[in-house]
Amino acid sequence: MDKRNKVNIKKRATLKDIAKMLSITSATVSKALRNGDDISLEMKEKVQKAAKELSYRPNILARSLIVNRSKILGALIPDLRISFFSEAVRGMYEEANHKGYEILLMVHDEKKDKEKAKLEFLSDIHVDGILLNTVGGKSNYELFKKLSEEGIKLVCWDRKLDELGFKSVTIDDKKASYELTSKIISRGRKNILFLGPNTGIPVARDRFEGYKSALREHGIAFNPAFVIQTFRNYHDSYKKMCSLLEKDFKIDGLVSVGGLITYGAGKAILDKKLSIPEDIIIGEFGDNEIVNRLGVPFCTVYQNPYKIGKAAVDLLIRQIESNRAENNFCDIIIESKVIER
Amino acid sequence: MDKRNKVNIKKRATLKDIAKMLSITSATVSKALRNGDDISLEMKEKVQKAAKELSYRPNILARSLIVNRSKILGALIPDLRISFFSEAVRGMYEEANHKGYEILLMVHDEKKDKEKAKLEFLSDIHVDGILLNTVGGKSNYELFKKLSEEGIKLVCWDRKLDELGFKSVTIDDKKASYELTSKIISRGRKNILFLGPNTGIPVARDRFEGYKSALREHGIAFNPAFVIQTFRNYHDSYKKMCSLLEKDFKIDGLVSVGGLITYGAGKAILDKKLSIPEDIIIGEFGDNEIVNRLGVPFCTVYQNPYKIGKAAVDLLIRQIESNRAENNFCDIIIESKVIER
DNA sequence: TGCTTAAAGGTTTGCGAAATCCTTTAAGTT
DNA sequence: AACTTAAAGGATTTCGCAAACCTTTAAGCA
Repeated sequence: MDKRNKVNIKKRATLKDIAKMLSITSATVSKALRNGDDISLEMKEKVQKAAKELSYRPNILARSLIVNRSKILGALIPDLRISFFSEAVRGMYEEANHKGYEILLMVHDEKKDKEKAKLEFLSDIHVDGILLNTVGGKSNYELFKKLSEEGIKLVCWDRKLDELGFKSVTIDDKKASYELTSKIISRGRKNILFLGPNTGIPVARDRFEGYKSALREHGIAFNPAFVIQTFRNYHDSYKKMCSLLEKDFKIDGLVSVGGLITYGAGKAILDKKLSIPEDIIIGEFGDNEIVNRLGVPFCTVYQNPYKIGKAAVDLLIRQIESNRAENNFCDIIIESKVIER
Repeated sequence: MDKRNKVNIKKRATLKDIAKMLSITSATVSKALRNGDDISLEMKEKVQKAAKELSYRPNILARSLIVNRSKILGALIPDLRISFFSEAVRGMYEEANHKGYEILLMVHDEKKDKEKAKLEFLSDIHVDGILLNTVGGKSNYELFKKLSEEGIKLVCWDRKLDELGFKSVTIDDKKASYELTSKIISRGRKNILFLGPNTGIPVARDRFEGYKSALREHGIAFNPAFVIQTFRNYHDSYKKMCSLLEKDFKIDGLVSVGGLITYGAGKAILDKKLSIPEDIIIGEFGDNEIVNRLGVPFCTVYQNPYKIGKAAVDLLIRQIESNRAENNFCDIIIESKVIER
């Protein structure tokens, strides 16, 4: 009476269906569709016609079960609302699609356990490679290694992971940070805060180095009290900035490593009735839309996210498609520049 | 000598590996891990321990090959750089993850053939359902129907598709557009442009209706010359806006249906040395960051994208998990409000 | 004693595609 | 005529998992 609980599910056509239609075996159909060399031209044409008629599409799950190649990449990013990331993702999609790959986008939200879960999902689904923008910290190192051992290639972008030997695509963070800080100094500021995450990741370290060397070269003493360790979220940086401002330091500039952090700090400044850039000049990385929301001018490092995305995919696919264990791949540096908004 | 071209690929553990390790069959392992009721407690514990030891993870490709349920949803969006979409996506991920689903995000870039390709990919990968924000037009109707026939549930969000009977999650576009237009009128503007896409999709139609009814109620005659048909991209609206402004109409306000369109038009206005909002007041939908980039005040309809995303996922999963062909699902309206930035 | 029953496993089959290894047929060679 | 060879397909196995269907064992009961 009732056929299962589903109604009228038209199954997709399979190789077998085509085979039945033409009274041949599915093996022949498979070979014909993949242009195998032991199938006659007429047969190939007949099969193609039948396939079109049944609007056949291969089941990629079944396929990648045996070929162990999916032509799918995974991209792991921290937060979609940061324009740096969404622009980078755009570049990734374009490059990947151009090369016949599809991308699965995952967001880890700066949470380590989410990063883990998403990576495991990508592994479960057997992606060929992963574009990684890690949360940082070492807690997922084992997992990274495991993925790599499973044959999944990893490329880091924006945030490196050099201890594990994965190649990366980034800007020259030290240099960019030096230039950003210098720009603020050139506006006559001397008491410049550094805002960064406390996960000890290379990108923050490099930006910190650049900040310090700019101070040094301009004869400004580095003040450890002017470094705020912050998690990568809005609330934390807002809170910490507020409490700092209440202590009445004579801060007149700040360098922040990220978009949401900058936004939080900027909001705190404005809420404390200080003005930007008159009282405090803001500098950040990524030319992020969200900082625009403050409605005040700021300095920013334009990182060419689109280019970073494309380059990362290119590097990843090159690794995937180089059949043997070549290891002559290099880290890639994308040029950046400081601009004023 | 050389083992294939891959080096040291450690295969993932499978059910069989666990079975071998414990000298039982893989069926028993499978049942044990899924807490089957004909497996003893001790055996379940033994299996779980072994699974952990081998860090077993099920191959979801293989699984969904037979259960025909993947617990994966697809989300199709126009453009990641529009904050309305990225916020909505955020809501989707949260709701979906909360309910044990994963989301595959795809971008169609307002291109019909891309929409088609992405949908086919989602179908290939056997997602359980799709969150659709369509390009518009009827060219992919057959595909929508086919997906639906294959058993993939479809829910529209932001942009409806009512002729095909898919349920949707949107704001009340007519009302919101009425309010947005009225706000501009209340600022004393009478020559208000309408900027919308020419694909004849319901959302543009509704917003157009709201626009007209606001004019009508305020005793302003509708002028067909004040409607600009534009594709959904930056360049098209920029160009059309430029050429319109050169014709020296006395435009003093504009209502735009989308973020990139608004940005293009706004840029054109500023490039023509007109000022916003003094000369022309801008109103748009979506409270999009990109419009912020113009650096001028504007009116916008805040659509609660986060809520829309969550609601869409909720509706979709309800449809997926309602085993029989219930059709008592309703369109969902999310409240919106006009704000000034 | 003989039969039923349930608990706890094992066996088999099949999802869809592709790789590997056959088989058939006709043409070519000596 | 006897053998090789290549062209063109077919048959079988495999990927990892789960559903459907068996089998064994011991306890329960009249």
